[in-house]
Amino acid sequence: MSKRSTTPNSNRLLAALPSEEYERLLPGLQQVSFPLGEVVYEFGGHLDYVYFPTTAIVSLLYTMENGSSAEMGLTGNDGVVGIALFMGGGTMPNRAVVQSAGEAFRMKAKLLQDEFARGGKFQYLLLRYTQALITQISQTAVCNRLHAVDQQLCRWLLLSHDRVKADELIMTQELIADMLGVRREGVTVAAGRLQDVGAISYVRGHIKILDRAKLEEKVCECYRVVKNEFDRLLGSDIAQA
Amino acid sequence: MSKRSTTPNSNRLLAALPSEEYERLLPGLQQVSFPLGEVVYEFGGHLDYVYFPTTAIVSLLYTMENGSSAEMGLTGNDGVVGIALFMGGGTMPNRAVVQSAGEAFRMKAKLLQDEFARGGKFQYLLLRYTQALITQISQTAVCNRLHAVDQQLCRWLLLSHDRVKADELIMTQELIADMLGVRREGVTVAAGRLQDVGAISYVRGHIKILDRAKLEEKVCECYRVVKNEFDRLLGSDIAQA
DNA sequence: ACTTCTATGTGCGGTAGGTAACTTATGTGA
DNA sequence: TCACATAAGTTACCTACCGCACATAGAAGT
Repeated sequence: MSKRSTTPNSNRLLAALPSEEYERLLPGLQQVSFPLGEVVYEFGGHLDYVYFPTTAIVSLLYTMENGSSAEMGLTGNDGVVGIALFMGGGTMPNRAVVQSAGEAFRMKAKLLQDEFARGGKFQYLLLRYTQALITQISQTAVCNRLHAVDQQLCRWLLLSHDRVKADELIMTQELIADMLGVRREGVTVAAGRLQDVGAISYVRGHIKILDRAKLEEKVCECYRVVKNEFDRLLGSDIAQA
Repeated sequence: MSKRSTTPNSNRLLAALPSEEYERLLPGLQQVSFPLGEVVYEFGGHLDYVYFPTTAIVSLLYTMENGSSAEMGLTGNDGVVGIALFMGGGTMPNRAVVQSAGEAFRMKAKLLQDEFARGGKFQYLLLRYTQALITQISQTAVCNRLHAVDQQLCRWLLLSHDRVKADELIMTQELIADMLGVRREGVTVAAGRLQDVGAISYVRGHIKILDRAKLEEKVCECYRVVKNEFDRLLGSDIAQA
């Protein structure tokens, strides 16, 4: 996992900033490498920085007292990790874990908060992203209640695929099970079915998306609701608003 | 359901405003009565007002294409309905339905946005509430995945009880089933068990909380996580921050 | 009182997913 | 190349919840 160099504008929030704000923030951004499994913050843990992923993907998940866990949302180069720093709470009652190794840019909490308080485009973008994240979490809630594991696996694969350039995900079934909040065996059979129809292939922690269309065909409506909301809130039009 | 008069400071967000801001907003607030079942906003629907409940409770829920539905969160006098208006998206991909009849104060979207843009205590409170709501939705997501209906019913009863003065909830099992995203029969048996141990009693849409301690004993950790986060973010200390 | 809703109770087969115990592959490093 | 760890596959059984059908019981109007 070599430290490939990325630029801050690989993150869509930073890229959408007017040049004046972008230039002002640039000196306050440092690139960091996130290895797989790194914990960005713990349950209730203090944060010194917010992180704008470029190639990394970070999962937000909750771990129960008995050790079982489930994901509520995930952030890639379309967002920011550490919303509690500008929402005012400082900490969140969940964990953020790197789900796909890669790069991110970090910004000191103080700088973030000062810039947020200016009320400019930066604040606008951060709040819109937060609303999109709320939709993602909400849809996870209803999907968890009403849909089958097969569909949720499709949703999860598509959400991850959207946030990774490549068609290959480095991810074991064990980890996916933790994200979806099901047993590893449940993932094995669901993934087996997807492999049988040629949608994906996988070996020992390497999942290849072979036929995205097949996944989109099988996935529940939840995926599209979230996708539409992200496009609406953070699509190409965010530049002019 | 007679229109009982309440004052804006029965809503905890409004009550926490410094007197200067409170006085400034007061002329822009009108009391409205919410009957049970009233739809505050529809999926993707435009909002002219935000609503600060005083005695009403509003559920946020999503309805699937096939008609099944599930709740992601609920708002009482501790919050505000219509966060999309200050988060920037304007609309949300869910519905808001009155779950318990009562009063609320509404504020024009424009006034809300202008006041929010000032960046004062009002903005501070709205963002903190939004973060608490995110926790509520997140915990609903993991609870839906990992816990049994019995526990979720306890959680739901406690969350509602916290937001209503009385020990009686006007609520049929059918409606509770829609909220929890389960069958009505599932609620019947779960509620029956709670009645057997003397925690609640109910007849035809009238649920009495007889022994709150029993509910708290049976409920999963999710309830307390949400409660702690609301207390932390919106507790008595919000006055001095 | 009688009908007619609406809310609740109950039983039964079906099924998705949980629990558990075990096997089979595919790395990886001594 | 052999040992060992990790990833994935398999099987058998169990339980919670669903879907459906139907029974009962308050409430509300005539």
